Amino acid sequence: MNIGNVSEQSGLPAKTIRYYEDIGLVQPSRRENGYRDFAVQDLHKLAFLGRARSLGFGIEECRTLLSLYEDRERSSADVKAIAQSHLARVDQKIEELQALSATLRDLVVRCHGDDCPDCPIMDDLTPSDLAGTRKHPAGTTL
Amino acid sequence: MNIGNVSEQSGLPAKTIRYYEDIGLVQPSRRENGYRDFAVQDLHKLAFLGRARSLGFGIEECRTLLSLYEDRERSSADVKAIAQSHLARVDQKIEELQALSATLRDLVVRCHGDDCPDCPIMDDLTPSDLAGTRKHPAGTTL
DNA sequence: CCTTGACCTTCCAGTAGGTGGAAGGACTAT
DNA sequence: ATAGTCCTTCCACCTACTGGAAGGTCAAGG
Repeated sequence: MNIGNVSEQSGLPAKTIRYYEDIGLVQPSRRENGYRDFAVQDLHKLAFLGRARSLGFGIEECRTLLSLYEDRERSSADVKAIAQSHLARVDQKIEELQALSATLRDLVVRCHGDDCPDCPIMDDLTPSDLAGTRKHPAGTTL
Repeated sequence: MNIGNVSEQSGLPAKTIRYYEDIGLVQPSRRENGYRDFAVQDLHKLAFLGRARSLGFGIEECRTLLSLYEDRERSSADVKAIAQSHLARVDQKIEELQALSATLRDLVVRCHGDDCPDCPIMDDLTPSDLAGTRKHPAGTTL
């Protein structure tokens, strides 16, 4: 199977598929003309990778998941551990962004948004006293 | 003022300050020995940038904010517009991550996490029918 | 005067995960 | 023969830095 075909079937851009070969996630064989020749198993791997990436797993996690995917003796505990740690990272990121959102929302609400230069957003960004008491006490920012 | 001093006062690593000079966010003068010589205004700019970056504004947004910071004739509406569009992006990202979190949480909860290879997480990742009906209908993933 | 150590300089490379584009070979249809 | 599409490799670019090497500068101590 040619790369264009695999790209269409897996939903991954051909560029991405070549990149995945580059970093060793798939090893398609080559025809005499130099074209990559993908087996059905390669297609499955690539679709698997596409789904795993869409769930936000990193490339190295995908590599591990892929080896578990091909391991009939795997324990689901190994898979679950990876997913759990990924989930924890996602939730951590959500919390950070929510704190950010709250700060930004407050600033935006308080800003009149008119022709005057007075602006609470700018006031927040403006350094007031670099050596003394902080405007933003420790722990406010993430 | 030397870069080490500015780094300490602004809280930004010296590397980052040099980088900001590279991309034109600050233009410190040079001494005869080649050392950068930062004015107090440069220090203020850098502290401003540090705070803006900690609020998640991108470098190009920071560049615009910095020009507004130095513009006494600015209208707060311009500042607000930038903050609002940034806030919208943050909130968009939060929604994506929340959808992701929900999916992952569901998979993690349903996975026994034992020595058996049976695993709902793997089932989700495993491509079932590449040409036919999708396991994950359009719109499920972000 | 010399050395040590802290500080400064530039430049190159790498991070994550690709994406865009150029230059050129291969295949298919007319 | 040629046009058009597909394939190949390679190099550069994206964000926003960060690490490290090689080397110049400065202040203090012996």
